[in-house]
Amino acid sequence: MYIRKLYICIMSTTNGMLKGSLQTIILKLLQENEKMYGYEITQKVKEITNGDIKLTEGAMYPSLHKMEADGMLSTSTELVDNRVRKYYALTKEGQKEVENKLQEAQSFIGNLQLLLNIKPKLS
Amino acid sequence: MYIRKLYICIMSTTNGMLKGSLQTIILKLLQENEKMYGYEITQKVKEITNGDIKLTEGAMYPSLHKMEADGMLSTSTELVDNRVRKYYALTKEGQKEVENKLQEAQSFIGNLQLLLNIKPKLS
DNA sequence: CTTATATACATAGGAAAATTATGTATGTTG
DNA sequence: CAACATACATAATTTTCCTATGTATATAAG
Repeated sequence: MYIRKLYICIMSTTNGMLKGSLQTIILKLLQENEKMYGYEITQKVKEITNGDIKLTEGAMYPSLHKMEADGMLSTSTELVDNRVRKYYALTKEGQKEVENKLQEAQSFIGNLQLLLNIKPKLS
Repeated sequence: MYIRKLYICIMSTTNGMLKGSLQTIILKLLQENEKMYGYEITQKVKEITNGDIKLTEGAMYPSLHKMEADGMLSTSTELVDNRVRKYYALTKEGQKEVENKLQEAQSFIGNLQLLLNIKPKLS
């Protein structure tokens, strides 16, 4: 008996939580880039954060699917180098949602900075 | 049959997610205040954030219990006005944890600001 | 030719964190 | 005595994410 192929999967597992901001991050990238596909998003996030944040596929793809189901994203597929790419783009509803999410995120960050004393309280 | 007391509970439910930073917030307050009790913490958070963030008890108490079980907090009870107060204070392990959590939070906020373009990228 | 790595998608199972919704009880104010 | 603030607690559920898989092609290294 032969073992023709032995797949060994070693995950880097350096992940440190997205804290509820995954949707906001994806939506913001799509606001700036018109259309993106999943793998591209993971690379962009890695690039911008200097490798600090690695989107796991298990987190990102379900999130994309959900936002599509919720009417915030639309999709189109292309075949590149014999590989399928699924592009995501903001719908009109999605464009409104980005603004809401961004405001919410800013408010949250501001409050967090106050609470953690990272930024000095004015008072 | 009498109904002696009818309790109607109306929650404000204006809550907008703590996004995984509840522990950090509590630990930071305890770093600054030596010892605090649950209700006091909710009031302090409300005060600092101008009412933006309201800690729900259902989130806070289990969080306090967990951190105590994990050895980060110690407790002592006092009786004030016939009401029990349960004070929480940082253990030595807790004091170390605050620093870790604060650094983690700063890194997270920084990355989020980069990704959401709230703070301009230097590059 | 075979292995490793990068590209590219997807889903199932489970853990963690927070919300919602309760429950108990006392003190104060109108 | 009703309403509100003070003060604790927990059960049930939902959301969100991570871990661990699975499939498949292209390319570079050995």
